[in-house]
Amino acid sequence: MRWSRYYLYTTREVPADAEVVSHRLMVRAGMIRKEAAGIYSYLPFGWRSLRKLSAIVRREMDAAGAVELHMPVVHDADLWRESGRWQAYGRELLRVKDRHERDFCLGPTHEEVVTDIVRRDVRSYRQLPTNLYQIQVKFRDEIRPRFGLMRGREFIMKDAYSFDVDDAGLDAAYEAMDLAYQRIFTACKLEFSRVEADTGAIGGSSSHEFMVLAETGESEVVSCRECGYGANVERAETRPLAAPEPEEPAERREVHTPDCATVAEVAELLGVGPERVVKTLLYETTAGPVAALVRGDREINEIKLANHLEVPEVTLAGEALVRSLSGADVGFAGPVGLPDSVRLIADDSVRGLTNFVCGANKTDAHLTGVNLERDVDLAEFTDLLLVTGGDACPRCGNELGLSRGIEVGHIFKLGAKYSEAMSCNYTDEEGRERPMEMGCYGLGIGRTVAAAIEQNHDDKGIIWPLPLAPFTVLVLPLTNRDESVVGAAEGVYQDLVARGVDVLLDDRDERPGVKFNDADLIGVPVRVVIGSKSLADGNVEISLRRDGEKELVPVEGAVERAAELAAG
RNA sequence: CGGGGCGUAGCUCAGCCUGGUAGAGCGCACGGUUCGGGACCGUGAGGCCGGAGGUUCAAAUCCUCUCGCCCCGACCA
Repeated sequence: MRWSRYYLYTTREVPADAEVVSHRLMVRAGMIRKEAAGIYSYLPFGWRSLRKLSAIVRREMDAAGAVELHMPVVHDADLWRESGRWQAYGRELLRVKDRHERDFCLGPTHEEVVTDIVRRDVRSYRQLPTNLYQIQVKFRDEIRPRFGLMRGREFIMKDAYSFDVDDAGLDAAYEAMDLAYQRIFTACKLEFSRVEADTGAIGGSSSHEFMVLAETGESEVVSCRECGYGANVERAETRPLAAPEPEEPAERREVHTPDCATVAEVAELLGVGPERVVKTLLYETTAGPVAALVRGDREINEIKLANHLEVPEVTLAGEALVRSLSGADVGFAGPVGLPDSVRLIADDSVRGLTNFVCGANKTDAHLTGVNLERDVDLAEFTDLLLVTGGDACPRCGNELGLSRGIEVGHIFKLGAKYSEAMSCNYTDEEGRERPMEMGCYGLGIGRTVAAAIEQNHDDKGIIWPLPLAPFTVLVLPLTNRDESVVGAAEGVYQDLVARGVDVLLDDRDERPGVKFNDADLIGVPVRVVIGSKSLADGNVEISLRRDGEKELVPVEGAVERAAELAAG
């Protein structure tokens, strides 16, 4: 491709709304253009990268036995009513009406459509298993789109859906996808982590996320160096915490703790460690008010709490509700003497604590010497702990590390949730009708490209990993005025084209400084610089964007060398 | 949806407080000089000051409403 004939316009100005590097660089490098909040055009240079990724994804999906199809963006509301998600999905589902006032929505995901397809075609166990995938635009009317392609409203995603006769089949399908994902991200040369994930609203039994590790990631994950355990903090577990020394039960008494609304303040005033304080958090849930107890030095994992309660979400109670439930200002709630209407659930970290401190349900007062068994009628213990770095690995006990990641892939076992709701059944060997066991496997295409940039850049621009680079070689003649330079560049360019290398020739009539800076910005991995001086000695300069180290190569050998570097 | 901020040239922004001829840098066009890390000089084009209403002799500027965008909190590939 000749730059002068291509459509690639870089910019020096950084867009005002770009917060993270990948967004900034994608805009500056002429890869994307915002059309509306969370909605982007993929400009030619950016689109090439997405296509490179898509090709890798297709290759691995096909190899794993999945079959590509293409489903609509606009979905009939009836399908969504059938699965129950027309109601359940919330405002993220963009609903539209056609000219006949019929309800439709823009597909945020395709379980309904794919299930509808399969139930019409597949009748017998003989036709299973099957796994269908597509690479398609999806739309989720995100509350707050941000970070460019990382969290758009319209985005491109690969999603696969597996259909099996039973759990064992589903397990096999899941494992095949799991492996395919690992192969995909490895092939992209991305540093990623595969972690256990919460299944969330989609439901199902098992779920893993694939995280590209990056500072700007929106997810937190813990991982164990020793045994390879990794989990999203939403889901992560740990071993029982080391409990403070037990003491002989002391007398319970109320102490005056003015303005001590946080554990740290109370602990300091009373001269005890925060691990001897119990924190009581009041939540508002669709299942009624709940008080969640956790040791004072730790935090509640609200996802675990919601899962335990089997509700979609929990919300921390507001001031007014706290006052009406506990009879005190925020910060003084405690398990002793709460109204019966409040369901009391304690994290395991509270179990066995002796003589602890907690709120007295009275403003400016706490209780000391509290002992659960004696003072509280409490039966419900469970794991509500928000695991963090430094906690013990639940498998091997070693210390867990904490890092941030960009969720680029998420695989789920759905089970029969959709197949039952939508009668996606097959007939088994005995002639019985059964719902299919489903799995779904998502991979964010645009997000993965953004993540690749997030992970591979410097202060001058993008440093493409070879497999995702829009072009692998940039031929850069330093001037258009020196016939020999132009001729040599043309020669190298055409030979590389003939070899099938993705090569970009910067034939623009620009000053060298402009070309160099653009070259750094767009990050093409291999650079062939052709200038009058070195060419006078019969040489060209070849360098890698990654390290910038220049290597003088005779013109005749340039194509060979560049092609070799471009091949990895 | 709550809290905060911003809409002025293609882009990044000043001007608004204190009303009176709409500005800068970059980019773009033309001429010239330059040419191995975002050159320089000269000339020029380019604006419904987000939209609607109001106050005023006069509104980018003050007031009201509206639309859009961005940032901080609850979602997810």
